[in-house]
Amino acid sequence: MAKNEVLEPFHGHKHDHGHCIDEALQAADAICSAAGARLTPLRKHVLEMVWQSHEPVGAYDLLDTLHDEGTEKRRAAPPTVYRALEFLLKHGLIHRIESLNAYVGCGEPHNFHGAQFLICQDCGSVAELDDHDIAKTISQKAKRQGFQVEQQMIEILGLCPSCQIVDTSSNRKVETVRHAS
Amino acid sequence: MAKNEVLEPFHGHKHDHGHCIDEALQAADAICSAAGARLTPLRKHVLEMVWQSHEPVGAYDLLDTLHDEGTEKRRAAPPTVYRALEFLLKHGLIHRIESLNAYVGCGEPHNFHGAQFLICQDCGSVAELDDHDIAKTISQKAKRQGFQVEQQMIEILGLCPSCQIVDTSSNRKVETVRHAS
DNA sequence: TTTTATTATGTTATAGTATAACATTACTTT
DNA sequence: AAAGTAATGTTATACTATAACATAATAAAA
Repeated sequence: MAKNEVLEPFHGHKHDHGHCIDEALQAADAICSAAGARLTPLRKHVLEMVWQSHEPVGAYDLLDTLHDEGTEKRRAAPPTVYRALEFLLKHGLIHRIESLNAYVGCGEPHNFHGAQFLICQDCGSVAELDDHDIAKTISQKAKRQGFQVEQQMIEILGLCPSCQIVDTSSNRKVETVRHAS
Repeated sequence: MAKNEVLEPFHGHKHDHGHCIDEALQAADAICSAAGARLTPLRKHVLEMVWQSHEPVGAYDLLDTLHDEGTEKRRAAPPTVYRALEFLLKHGLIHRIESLNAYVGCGEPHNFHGAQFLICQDCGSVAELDDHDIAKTISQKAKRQGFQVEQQMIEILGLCPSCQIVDTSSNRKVETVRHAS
């Protein structure tokens, strides 16, 4: 597979991932600029690293990558990357996948939104769904309980189209506990 | 407040929490018995500890509680409690709240279900919603993307009815990063 | 433009969450 | 009673995240 071409999540064909990255970085510039926030070289670099694929990436993986690049004199410490992630989260440029302790680029950074994530247990890819119906259904049901919604966290585990075809199990990147029934 | 009386989640009035516990333990007996699984004293004890309230509880809190009870000669080690939690999860007797790294008793252990959780950022209580419409909406939308759903993880942050009334913020047990917009 | 304030990053240490690996004990089945 | 299986004990360690304080870089005020 050529550089900058990875499987587009859940569509089973290649796409120019370089375009995803470029678009994300460009959007980030615009958003931060508009917000008067400083997208420093470090923060931009972390965003770029997160966007290397559509798979969520852990904070310590990012730290390792930083280190492997070797341009730094010393190994960066965890707060370096966690602070950058915090900034990117605050400005909606990335999402945190709670069930994986990992981070993924936001595909719709321009709109504030409660996203939903489709996580493939086999290949680890994550597709972001920005489905208003889901968000609305949940808000309505919650309100019916007298609950005032501030944030929704929706992570759906299963198999992406590509992996459904191949899967005869046992290649799983994401394991979960199952009910007996 | 009398023993065994806590706020029923999101209904703003007291309830006999002892009844919740009894019911949960009884259900657990029935379910494990039917499944041929051994609800050992340790596992039952951990389940009981989880059910002490409707707030999710961390594994190390359980460990501390075990220790405080002092009946043990030595301090139990993490695997003791994690293994019990794993068993209880597998049999659907508790849920793990991913966004809190914590565990809460399952209110509907008899049916396999994809539950939704309403988490109060102020008091920390969690209400379990077993809403079929939500689950169905999500499944449908996912299927439309060609995604085969195996498990749903839905955690809604906000304010429960009681805390909406009182809340002028800053009492938060559960903090989250917010968008700027 | 120098000073001052603010924000970002570096650095060290530690807290919090979870599991691997192997030993021992208890239970079940034969 | 013996053998096999399942559960728990035990030690060590991996993984994830933040606190606290020092330094550097940028922005704002004088």
